[in-house]
Amino acid sequence: MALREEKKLQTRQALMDAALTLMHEGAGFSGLSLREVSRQAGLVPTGFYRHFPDLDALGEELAVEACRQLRVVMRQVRKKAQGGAAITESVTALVEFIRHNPLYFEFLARERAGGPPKVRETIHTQMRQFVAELAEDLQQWPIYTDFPRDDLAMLADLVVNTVIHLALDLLALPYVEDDAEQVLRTTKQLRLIMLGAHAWRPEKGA
Amino acid sequence: MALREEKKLQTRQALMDAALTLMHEGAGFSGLSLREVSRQAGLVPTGFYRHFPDLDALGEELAVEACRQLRVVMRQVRKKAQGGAAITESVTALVEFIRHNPLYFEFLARERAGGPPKVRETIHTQMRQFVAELAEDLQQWPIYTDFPRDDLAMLADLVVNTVIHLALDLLALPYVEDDAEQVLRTTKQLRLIMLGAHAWRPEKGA
DNA sequence: CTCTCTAGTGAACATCTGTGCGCTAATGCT
DNA sequence: AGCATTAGCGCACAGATGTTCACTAGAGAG
Repeated sequence: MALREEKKLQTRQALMDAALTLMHEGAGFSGLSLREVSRQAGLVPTGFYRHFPDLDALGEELAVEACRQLRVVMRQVRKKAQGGAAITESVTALVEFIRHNPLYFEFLARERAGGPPKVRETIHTQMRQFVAELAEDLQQWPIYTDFPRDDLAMLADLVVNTVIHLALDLLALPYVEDDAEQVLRTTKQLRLIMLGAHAWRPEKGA
Repeated sequence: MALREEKKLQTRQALMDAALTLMHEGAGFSGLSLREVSRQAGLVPTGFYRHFPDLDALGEELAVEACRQLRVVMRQVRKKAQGGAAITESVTALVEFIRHNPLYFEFLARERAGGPPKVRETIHTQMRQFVAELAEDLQQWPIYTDFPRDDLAMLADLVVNTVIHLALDLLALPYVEDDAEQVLRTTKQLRLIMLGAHAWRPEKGA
């Protein structure tokens, strides 16, 4: 019961890759068709049903996988940021990662707002969780220990959103163009945010 | 030659409204079909071609119209913000406007990242222009007169992005739910950004 | 009033879509 | 070795889609 299941997982992955590829060079997920995806994966249309009951099911699976990947990046970036300031290094690590696995990130960036409701919901809840994790992480820092939990969440949300904006810009570029401008902009923005956080007086915020 | 043209513009608008309505309660723009849109507009499929050569042409038109509306909001908000701090008032004005014309904003928010390339491009360039305008506006303020132009653009980009994030969240909510949390979050974020801008040392940013 | 123009109609087409049903062949279990 | 399971195939069908073509009716211009 190993060869069998492995083969199945393999074509399942082929279907997901096919969907990502087609999405990349065309309209978003809503523009896909079951037949098109199956064809691209080298599979007959009816074979699709052996793996997903629906195209939307494929979409959800893509969403959770994309979030899983993003979680990996965040962990990696956070580990880098543990040392101290190192905003620049964190950002470049993120850029590196995005550049090497662009398809899942493109899915995330595009379908977060544009996709089917179920996909949007999945991504949304995952994002909130990421924000919560980052907030908890920030609380460990000596500077933020006296921040109220709400304000930490607010700060984390701002950071995550800024970073996602960078990701979106990078993916919009024709892939080899000049990153430097966008990266520098985001780095500055994060630095400015940290300055703001430093000057923040919690009691005045509420 | 007045009644004629007016009627034409009227059904043209009907087509655009039909597209927005269908997008709202379904997949994004890519999920639309020419027949579906025409039907919703009370028009026979072939009649569509009297107004647009293509569905994508409709999409582009929607994009420019949505940007036009956004420009109206920005002007209004900026006028409110002219007086002084008043971040809260600016944000509530924006929320008010979004709540009253949700469809075009939903289009903007969803298709900015997920739409067809041409639509994305249109929105993207418009956004850059908005950011440039806001940057120029900020330069008039006494606090920012000594900011380098690049840093002003960076700051404006951060503000616009934060506000768009709010818009996206508001549109994702089931329309009557509690705004307050999101609005408060954004208000705080903008305030924090302003604190950061206050503490910003341009020469250190580069 | 007459002539022209055109927004909207209706039928027709080739093509694509999602999905159901029966089959085959190879894997996994006993 | 023999039987059960199932990933993938092929066919079929009804429905939807984009686009064409000839048409009608009503507005605008002379």
